[in-house]
Amino acid sequence: MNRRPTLAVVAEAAGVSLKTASRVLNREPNVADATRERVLDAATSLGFRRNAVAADLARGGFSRLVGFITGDLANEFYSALASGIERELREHGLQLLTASSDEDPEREGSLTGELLERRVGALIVTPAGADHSALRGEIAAGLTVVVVDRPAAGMDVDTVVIDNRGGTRAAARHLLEHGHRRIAFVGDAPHLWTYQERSAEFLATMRDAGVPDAERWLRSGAHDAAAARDLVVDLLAAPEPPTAVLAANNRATVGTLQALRDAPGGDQVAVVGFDDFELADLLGITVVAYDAVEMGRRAAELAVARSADPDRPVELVVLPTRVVPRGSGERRPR
Amino acid sequence: MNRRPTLAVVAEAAGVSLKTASRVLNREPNVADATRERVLDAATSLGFRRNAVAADLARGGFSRLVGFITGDLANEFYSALASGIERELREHGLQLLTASSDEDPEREGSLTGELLERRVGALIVTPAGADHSALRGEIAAGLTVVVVDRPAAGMDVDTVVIDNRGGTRAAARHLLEHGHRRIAFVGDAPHLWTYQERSAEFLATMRDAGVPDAERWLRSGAHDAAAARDLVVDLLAAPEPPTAVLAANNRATVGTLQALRDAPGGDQVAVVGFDDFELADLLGITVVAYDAVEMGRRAAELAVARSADPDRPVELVVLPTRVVPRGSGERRPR
DNA sequence: CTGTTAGCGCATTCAC
DNA sequence: GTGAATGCGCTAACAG
Repeated sequence: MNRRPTLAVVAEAAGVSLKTASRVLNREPNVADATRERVLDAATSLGFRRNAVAADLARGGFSRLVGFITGDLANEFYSALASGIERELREHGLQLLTASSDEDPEREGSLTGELLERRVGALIVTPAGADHSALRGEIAAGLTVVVVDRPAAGMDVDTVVIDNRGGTRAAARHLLEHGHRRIAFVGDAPHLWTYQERSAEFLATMRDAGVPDAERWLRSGAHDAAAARDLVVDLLAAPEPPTAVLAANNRATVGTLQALRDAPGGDQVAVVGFDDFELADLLGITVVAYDAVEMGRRAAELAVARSADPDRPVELVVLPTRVVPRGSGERRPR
Repeated sequence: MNRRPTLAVVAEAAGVSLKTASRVLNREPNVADATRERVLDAATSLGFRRNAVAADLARGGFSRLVGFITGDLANEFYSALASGIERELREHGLQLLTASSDEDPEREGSLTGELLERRVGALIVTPAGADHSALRGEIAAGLTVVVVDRPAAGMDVDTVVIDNRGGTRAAARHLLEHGHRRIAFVGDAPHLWTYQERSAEFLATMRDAGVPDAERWLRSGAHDAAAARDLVVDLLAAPEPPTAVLAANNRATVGTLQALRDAPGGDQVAVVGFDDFELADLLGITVVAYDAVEMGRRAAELAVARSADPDRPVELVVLPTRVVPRGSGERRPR
């Protein structure tokens, strides 16, 4: 299969030593222009292509690859992350190796192993589980790890997250300022860090606003749109239905909108969604937005920086969020 | 940085030869259970991890990586492809190396080079340009290449596409059957193969239905939602505006919907979009749907099959499409 | 069942 | 400016 000419072959064709050919192809100085040209000619005419596998091995066994372990590449949030990571890595001549964990901690572990065998220079992870013992050992051994979206509990690593609390507070206040008191919070699985952050801040904001019993309208388990829809249907059927919904993520927003579409008077209910999405503008949905591509870019940046200087202080990057009013969050309660 | 124990160290710790240790860690037969256990113990206690870089080199210089060169990972269509590819590769113990070309042919060329240097076992590409001369040479040299979404003109390689003509015909007929004659077609850049296929079939279908001057409502250049919107705005302002729009891709659909939202009487215009999207259901948009994840999976499958048997006949996989009626395509002209 | 001998393709000393 | 020697970590024949 695909036997390519080696450096040695090129060197021989050019009538120079292996090392000289190597120098030319690595753009090293101290080569006569004439020799350089001869080597270059030989290389192109032979269709030479350096073998990065061998080069990396010779250089110390590390590849110029960076691994990214993510929940699900098909999810637009993760693919935005991947896109930002890839873009930044390329600036530094690094390549991106992706692997999907399907949010399964066990799978995350085995993928970590595979990427480590590939001798990635760094690992960027959106941690699925709470147990990071495997990673911890690798970090101690010198592996560069950067964590995105959710911090890895108890681990002292570079981290990139968004301002979940600030975003939630702003969203809740936005609804409060428009006169709402009975505000429902529809969130993801309770064990997720982002859920905990967002729900806690929601309750705190409500309490500060003088709405002490906000827990009554707090719901979790909206791991997909269908589940979210069911939650909202139930909320609306209750004796004291909410006049507004704060959907704590992308899928919760979709489910909420489905429920409101089908419910009588559903178009009277105010909605603010966490996470922006392409059609939010068209649908007139007010959201808490942030830049996922930038998140990925920053994570890659941190990975590069730490690889270059393992002793630099650990960084926590918190990206800002902002409320984008588009109509759905500005409806007043009747 | 991260100096790990080598096989030799493990072998010495276990009191066996390097080769025996290699056998154990590669799960080869012909090793006594006792020795096996000793080696395994040594490996785990030393935190050994095989070096895939070195292993691949020794095996012949090829890595167990498959490269995927795509337009833009942040685009949900491409990330769905990537997801399907990754899933299938993993079944075969292969890893996915992704690179975004931003639909730039030149960039596609340099990325191809980089991946080749990494000695990927196969390359999966959504071709950006029309010039595949670089790839052609590599294929002749034995590289496995699979092309997705658009065929590579004049190249005899495994290809996975959807039934663009069938989908377009079904969409056009759907509108015709609901009484429309003045149907606009809003498509992407004219140089794209998918545009050519879809627009040609659109015109043919219209002609077959006795609408000979369908070109009047044919538009191209909807490379993003904003451009598509402008096109539709113009169409609606014309003396004989269309009563229906066939949006030839995802972004064209979004732009069309934006234009219709803002136009008086826009809600009377029927719409069928090519490419399904998550909120199409909520918005009640009739679409031509197909399975992008499956597309990626099939592409990876072909890549694996050809790597195993370079002499197998070249395959063209055409995935089916289907019209999903959701309301917007069923409006009748006034 | 196990060990010995050679490389894989390249980069890195150090001489010349 | 240039080249010869040595090794990265592992696998692949062959012997024993």
